[in-house]
This record gives sequence, C-alpha cells and structure tokens, in this order.
Amino acid sequence: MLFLVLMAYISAMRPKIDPSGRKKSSFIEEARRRQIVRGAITTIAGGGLAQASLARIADDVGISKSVISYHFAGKDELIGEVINALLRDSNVFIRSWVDRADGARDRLRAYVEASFAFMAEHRENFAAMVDIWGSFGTVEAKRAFNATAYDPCRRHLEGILRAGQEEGVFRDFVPRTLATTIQGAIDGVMLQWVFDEDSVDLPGCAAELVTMFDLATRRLP
Amino acid sequence: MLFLVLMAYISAMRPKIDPSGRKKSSFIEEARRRQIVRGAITTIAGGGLAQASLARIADDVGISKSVISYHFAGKDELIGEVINALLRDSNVFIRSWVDRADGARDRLRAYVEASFAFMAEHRENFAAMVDIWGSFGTVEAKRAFNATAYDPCRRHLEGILRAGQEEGVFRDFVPRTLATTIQGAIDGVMLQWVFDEDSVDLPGCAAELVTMFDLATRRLP
Amino acid sequence: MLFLVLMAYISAMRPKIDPSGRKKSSFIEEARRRQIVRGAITTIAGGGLAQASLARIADDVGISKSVISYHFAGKDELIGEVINALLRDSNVFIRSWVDRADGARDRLRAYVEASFAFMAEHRENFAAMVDIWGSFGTVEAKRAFNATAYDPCRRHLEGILRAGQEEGVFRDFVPRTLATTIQGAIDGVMLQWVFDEDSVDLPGCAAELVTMFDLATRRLP
Amino acid sequence: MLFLVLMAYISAMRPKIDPSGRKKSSFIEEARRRQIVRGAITTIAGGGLAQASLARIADDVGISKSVISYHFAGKDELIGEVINALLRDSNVFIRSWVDRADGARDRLRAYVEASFAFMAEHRENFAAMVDIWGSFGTVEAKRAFNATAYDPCRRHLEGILRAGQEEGVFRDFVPRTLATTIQGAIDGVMLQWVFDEDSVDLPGCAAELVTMFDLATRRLP
DNA sequence: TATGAATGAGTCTTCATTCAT
DNA sequence: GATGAATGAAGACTCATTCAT
Repeated sequence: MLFLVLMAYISAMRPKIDPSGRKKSSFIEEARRRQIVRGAITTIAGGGLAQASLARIADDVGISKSVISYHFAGKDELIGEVINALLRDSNVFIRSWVDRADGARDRLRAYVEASFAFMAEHRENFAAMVDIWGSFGTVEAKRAFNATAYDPCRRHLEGILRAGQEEGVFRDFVPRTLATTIQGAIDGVMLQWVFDEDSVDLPGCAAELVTMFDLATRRLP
Repeated sequence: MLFLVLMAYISAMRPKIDPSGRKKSSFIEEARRRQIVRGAITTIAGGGLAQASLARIADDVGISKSVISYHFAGKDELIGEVINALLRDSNVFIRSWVDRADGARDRLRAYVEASFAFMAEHRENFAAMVDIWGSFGTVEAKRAFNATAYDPCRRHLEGILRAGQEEGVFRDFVPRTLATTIQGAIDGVMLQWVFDEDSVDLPGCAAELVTMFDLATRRLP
Repeated sequence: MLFLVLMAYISAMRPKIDPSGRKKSSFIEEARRRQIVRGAITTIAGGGLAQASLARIADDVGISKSVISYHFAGKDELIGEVINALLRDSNVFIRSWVDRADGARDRLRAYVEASFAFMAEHRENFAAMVDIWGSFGTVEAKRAFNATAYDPCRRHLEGILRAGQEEGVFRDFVPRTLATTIQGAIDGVMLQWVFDEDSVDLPGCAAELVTMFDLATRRLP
Repeated sequence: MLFLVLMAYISAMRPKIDPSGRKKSSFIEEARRRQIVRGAITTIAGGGLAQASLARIADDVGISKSVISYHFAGKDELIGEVINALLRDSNVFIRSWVDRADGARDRLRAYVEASFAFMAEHRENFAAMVDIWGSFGTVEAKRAFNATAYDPCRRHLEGILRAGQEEGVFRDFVPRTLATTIQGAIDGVMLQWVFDEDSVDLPGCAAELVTMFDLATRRLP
C-alpha cells in the first residue's frame, strides 16, 4: 500500500463541496461516498483494520464490492477519507466548544472537556483511529499523519496557552511543550478507554485532567 | 487470526526458562527465538505490522522463511512473543528505577522519568507497539491487551499514589483515576513522538510532566 | 480440513436449482461451477486426490486458480460438490433403470445390470470416487460418507429384496445383510476394474453376478 | 511423489530377511523398521493418509522425525513397506487357513471365512488400505497395485474354483471371472464395514456370502 | 451508475528432505 | 544410530483491482 499517496491525499484535505465543481460531485455521488466512509469506520472499529477488507466493508454497508472501487480510486483513498472524516468531525466539535469560552483559563478547560465529551459520544471513531495508527508504516507516512492530526491540535492548544501567559494568568512554561503534554494526556486516556471501556472512568479522568491542568498552569504566587 | 488464542498465550506470560524443562529449550533454540523476535520488532517498527509478513521478517533477519515456522507455532505465537518482549523490557526497567527511589513523591517522579528514559533509548519498541495496537480487532482481544499491558502499570502507579496519600504528602483524589491519567499522559506524549520524533521535545515533556504531576498532586495548603 | 463441515454440506444435498433463489445463481455461475466440478473429477481420476491441487485442477480446466476460489468457498466445498455429483448421477441412472423393471426378480437383475452399465460408461467417475475414499480421515467423516453414499443404495436394494420375499419369489434371508452383500459385490468388482481395467472382464462379471444372485436368492424347493 | 518408484519397490517384494545380507540388516534395524511401519499403519488408519505426515507418524511412535528418514529412503519406501505388510499379513493368514481345508467346496468356504476372520481382527489394516488406495494416482501405479494386491488373490481363488470344476463339484463358469466376483464381494463388504462398522453385520455377511457362493457354484442337477 | 466475474500478487502454513553434530 | 536445525517447494486462501456488461 502506498501510504505516501494516501497521505498526500489527506494533506490535500479536499473540501467536501469544491467550489469549482472539479468533479461531477453529484448529490448521489457524495451521499454514496459518505455512506461508504461511515460504513468503513464501523467495520474498522468493529474488527480492526486488518479485517476490514473491501469485501467486508461492502458487505456491512450492504452494497456490492465494486461500488467502492467505483467511487474511490482505491483502498488508500477510502482510508484517507476515513481519516479525514475522523479528524474533521473531532476538530470541528472541539473548536466550536472552545470558541464559546472566555479567557485562557476557561478555554483550556473547554478544550479538555470538549475532547472528552466528543470521545464519549463517538467511541467508534476512536477505536477506528487506533486501529489505523498501525497502518502508517513508513517514516514519511507517520510524519504526514503527525502533521495532519497532531499539529493542528497542538497549535490550537499552544495558542490558548500562549494567550494565557500574555494575559498573565498562566505561569512560565514552554507553550509548545505543554501543549504536547496536554494533548498527550487526553489521547493517552482515550487509548486506555478504547482498549477497555469498563476499566476507565472517563468523566472522572476528564475532571482530574481539568483540575490537574488548572493546578499545573496556575501562576505561582 | 485467532487473537484470543494469542492473548491467552500472552496472558500466560510463559517464563523464558521453564523450570520443568517442558521442552528441550536448547540454547540455540532460545537464541534463535530471541533473534527472530528482535528482528520482528525492527521490521514492524520500520514498516508497520501489515507489511511485516513472515517473508519480510525472515528477509530482514537474514534467514529462511521456514526457520520462523520451525521455531514458532505460527505468526500468532511470534507476535505474542513480540508483545511479551515489549512489555517485559519496559516494565522491568521502570520497576527497577522506581524501587531505587524513596518516598511517594520521589517514586512518582521516578516512574515518569524512567518511562521517558526507556522510551528515549527504545524508540523502535514503541513504534512497534503502536503498530500492533491496531491488530486487536475483537473486543475480547482489546480487553485482554488492556489487562496485560495497562492494568499492571496502573496498579503500580496506583500503589505509589495511595502510599503518598497515606503518607500525607498527596492531596485528595481517586488514586485509580489519577493513575489512568498519568499513564495516559506518558503514553500520549510517546504516541506523538513515535509519529514524528522531531516534533516532540521529549526531555522537555518529561520535565513538564514531572513538574505538572508534582504541582497537581501536592497537598493543598 | 474440516470434513465434518464438508459432509454436512454433502448431506444437505443442495438442489442445483434452488427455488427460493437463495443466491443469484446466475446461469453463468452454475455453468462455471459445473465446469469446475467436472474438471476436478477428471483431474482426480487422472492423478489421485492428493495431486489434485487447486492449481492443477485450474490448469486442467484452463482457468485461473482464483476462479475456483471465486466460485467455491474452498476446496472442501468443491470436493463436496464432486462427491455430490458422483453419487447423484449414479443413483439417478440406476433408479430409472430399476423402475422400468417388473417384479422383484427382474428389479434385482436391473439393479445389478444398471450398476455395471453406468460403470462401464463412467470409469472416470469411479476412479475419482476411489481416490476420494481415502480422504475421509476421521471416523465421523467416514460415517457421514457411509450415510450419504451407502445407506441409500442399501435401502433401495433392501426394498427390492423384501418385496421379493413378500411376493414369495425369494428364499428366506435377512434383507439388509444380503443388500450389503450385493452392493459389496458390485463395488468390489468395480474396485478391481478401476485399478486395472484390462484385468477385469466387466460384462462377464456382471453376467456372473446376475446369475449368482438369481441362483442364490431363488426360493429353495 | 514418484509412485512408480514406490510400486517398483512393492513389486520387488523384498523378502524380510534377505539371504545375501544385502544390507547390514542388524536386528535393531529391522525392529525399528517394523515399529515404524506398524506406527504408520495406525496413524493412517486413524486420520487418513493425507494427515499422516512423517512428523505425525514419528510423534505417534514416539520417536524423532529424522529417525524415519534414517531408516527409510523416503516416504515412498515407508508407504511401500506399509502396503507390503498389509498384503503379506492378510495373504499368509488366508493361505494357511485354506490349506487346512479338504476339497474345493470346503476350500472356497475357508477362503471366504478366513478373509472375514482376518478382517474382523485387523480393522485398522483395512482402514489404512482404503486410505492408501487413493494415493495411486497414475495408471501405472494403479496397475502395479492391482498386480501386487489383487492378482495373487484371484489366482488363488481361481485355482480353487478350477479344481472344483475338475473334481466335478462346481458348475460351469469362467473361473477367472468368478474369482474376480468373489474377491469383489469380500472387498466390497469390507469397504462398507470400514466406513461404518456399526452399519454392517460382518458375521452375517460372511455367512450369507458362504451360503451364496455355495448355492451359486453348485453343479446344477 | 452499478456489478458479477476474473485474476495475479502475496499470505501463512505444512511437509519431506538434507545436513552437521 | 540418532536428532535438532534448516530449507525450498508447494499448498490453500485472501484481497485489491480491473473489465465487460
């Protein structure tokens, strides 16, 4: 599998409705694509990426195998769209939540809470995400995924943190490093929760992280 | 692939040197097994689990494909041993480091520092681990992995935290939840670092986490 | 190989044209299946079941190896269909011949003659059958084959013999035992003929058996 | 597998103790060979020839796999010896039983009774034999097996029948054809019995065959 | 737009055989 | 005599993809 191709595709972040009408992009076309992408996520979440052959996905969706081939250039493009969808949905949700908060302290709290709120409602998405991580075989693919998935999050967080420092409500730290740490904490808890949802008290962890980051970013007196 | 079988195998945690002499377990036999396991880790880390066919592993190790089949019952057993090795090495290292520390506060710091120290020296291991995560397709397999991989870590951390509360140096919190959170933070940072080592300041994050946990667990005045 | 599965399949005796339209069962689909089954019989008859790999069968038929995988769930299903075809053809022929005879004595003669007539025209079928016999490794598989292959024949014969006793034209004997014996005699001659067609005078044996059974079932004066 | 080689080997019918001392043929050598041959028969009878890999046979016997390779030129020679052993034992037994009878009528009865008596005591042998039949892929191999296995039996029977005709106790028939038929009847019953021993009344069939052949060979008045 | 059919590359696995000890 | 180790050939099977309809 040429994940370079795949990642190039992801990076392009093709907007859903391209203004130029690049393709036919008929309504039915887009509906089918979304249906297939959604089905792929479910299949991947349910049995792992390795078991998610086109045949199985098609079967789960209830369509013929070749329909997928017709609507997607190949499996790489499909998985690319899946990743796209997973990242997009999550990012959109978190951003909208954060935008509603005032002040760096509240925005940080909002970021964490939104992350966990979205998680709780879309376990399937994250199960699929974890399954897909292992597919980024090459160094380039991994790096590309990092640029697409992690960097936007880190930049978002970094902005909040830096603003807080400028506002004078946060102590001294390297914003970028703390952003990495915070995002890491969120993802790490998510990871355990994906592996066994019963073993993790998700709301408890969310609250604990909020408390912790509040305590840990507070300006030292 | 019957990962239940695999995970049962993992859970058994077959000690390397079985005292009963169940099999011959000749010296050369064990050496080969170790060589192959190590090679598999490298191959997986380098190209992803999906690309790590027995053929490629054998090729990387420089042996014939059937040598693997000779020394392992199948790919499942091999991957089982790989997981085993990954978990074992990490746990042994961290525990030995923690044991050398005095007091809950220092032990917590030691836990975090050891985790990052081991990481820094064994990036390949963690790349392989992330690749393997996606293989646990079924719910049972995921749960089994959780029990094998995460639970021991959480229990270890939980012990440290609870002791600290009893010593009176830690504030009030749910030890289990905080343990999940701390382990999550470590793993989440590791994850980003695996995806792009240049984008993460590993020592910086380690220091930040140590600081954060110190600030966040401190008994409030 | 799970011959239990296979035999379950055989026992089901799936009718060629399923009325419910369970699957599409398109014309071309059925044609291909029949082509492959026929080719498999030839290949098996020609070189033994052990040598009848999917590759060789495909080669003999003149198609790609994966075409077989496409039309059959696996080798087990293919061999199942082969057995099915072998038994079906033979049974249909014999029954139609017997049905045209009047009276128990003539029906018995018809049974023997039909068996040999069919044999003579379909040596390949019986060569394949003999080759397949050795594949029923487990006791269960053997028993299942017995139930599918031998029992119907014995019951058919048994019915003829019992009717003859009731008609008063046959002497006293255990119908079931004699049925086993008669069927055995037919198959045993067939066996030698399969191993070396030149060493067996098939029509002579047929005539001899007819005579023998006539003499041996005659009501003693 | 070169069954030509195998059959050539069988045909040679290597006497157990070769007078010329062709090989070392030490005592231990012969004992091992017999042990392995016996084990092979059991393994074949238990799971079919296809499952009877050298590894499994060795395992069942409780020796290392390479011991077989050491004592036999290859699997072909082993199977050759197995067939040899199967045929030899049976023939020796039947001949000795027949030799004890007086007169053609009694000798024929003895032949049938001996065949069934040996069968009843050595079901494993015949199960193995049936399994092996399918291995004779080529026409030459089948023919060779016919020459080795069937021809001696038919000649033996033929002799008895012809003598009976000369004595004037048997009616007119082609001895060779009737011999084929009688041997066929015995083997055919055996076959059903191998497939499901519970579905065949072996003593009943033996008695029925004795009666039948007596009635059917009797000189017509 | 949809799909049944076909296919070649690649996967794991089994196996008989060879060889050094 | 015996055997652990190694190996290449061959097996069944899966899969993404292509193509004609």
